[in-house]
Amino acid sequence: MRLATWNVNSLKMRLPRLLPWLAEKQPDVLLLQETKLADAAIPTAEIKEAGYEVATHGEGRWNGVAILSKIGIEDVVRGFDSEPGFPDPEARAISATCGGIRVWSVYVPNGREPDSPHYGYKLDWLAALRDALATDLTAGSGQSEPAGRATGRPVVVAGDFNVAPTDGDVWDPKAFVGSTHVTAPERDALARILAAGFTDVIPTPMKGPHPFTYWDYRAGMFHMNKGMRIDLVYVSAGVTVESAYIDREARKGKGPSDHAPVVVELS
DNA sequence: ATGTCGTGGACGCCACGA
Repeated sequence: MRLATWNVNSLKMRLPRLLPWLAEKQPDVLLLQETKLADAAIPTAEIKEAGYEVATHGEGRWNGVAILSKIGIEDVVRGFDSEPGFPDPEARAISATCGGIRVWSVYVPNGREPDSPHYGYKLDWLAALRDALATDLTAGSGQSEPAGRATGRPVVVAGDFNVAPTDGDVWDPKAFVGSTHVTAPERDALARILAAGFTDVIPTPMKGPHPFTYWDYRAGMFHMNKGMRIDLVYVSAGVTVESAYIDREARKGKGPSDHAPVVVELS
C-alpha cells in the first residue's frame, strides 16, 4: 500500500496542485489536513474523477481532515472519544479502515504560544489522542490494553502533529527557544503515543540532510531549507515500512502548500 | 524583515490563524 499524508492548507485552493499530484504519485490512501472546507463543499466530483473515494470531517473556515482512498473506506469515525475542544471539539481527526489497515488523519492544535490556553488544549488533545489510539490498537483483538505495548490490529496515524520530535527536526533550535512545537511537554506527548505501540517513520528528505516537511511561506524559508519536521507518520506493529520520502517537489512552483507530502510504501 | 498565505466579514481592507 502506498500511503501519503499532506497538509494542503485549503483543499479548495490546492486542488490545482492536488489533482495532478494524485495522477502522478497514485497513492492508494491519502490523508489530508487543513482542508478548510465544510463537508458539503468538498470537491467530491473531481476527487472521484481522479479515482478516489473520500471521507471528510470538516467545519468550514479552519481545520478539516479527510481520507482519500482507492482501496475502500470502511467504518469511518469522525473525531474520537473524549476529544477535547476549544471550547468545542474541532474537525481535527478522522479514521477509517482502508485495505485492512486502520488509518487516522490528524491535525493537532498549533498551541500558538506556551503561555496560551491553546497550548494546554494541544497537550490535552494529544493525551486524549493517545488514549483513543491505544483503544483502537486493541479493538477487535479480543484483548484489553496491556500495561506496556499494545499489540493488535495494524494502525497508521499520520498528519500534522505540530510538534518537532527532536532538535534535529528544526532548522535552528536556537530560533525556537520559548516557542511551541519543541517544548518538553509536547515531545513527551509524542513519546507517550509511541509508547502505546507505534514507530515514528522518518522519511528520506530527497535533498539535504534534514527530513523537513514544512517551511514557512515567509522570507524564502523553503529556498534556504529552513524547515521543520512536524508532519509525522506513526505505524503500529503489523505494518511493515518498505520506504518513505518527503516529496519536496510538491512544495515548489506556483501555489504550493507550506507543507510537503510524506509518501510511505507499506506492506 | 512579523517578510506569506488563506479565510470570511463587510469588502475593495481588515482581523485572525498559521
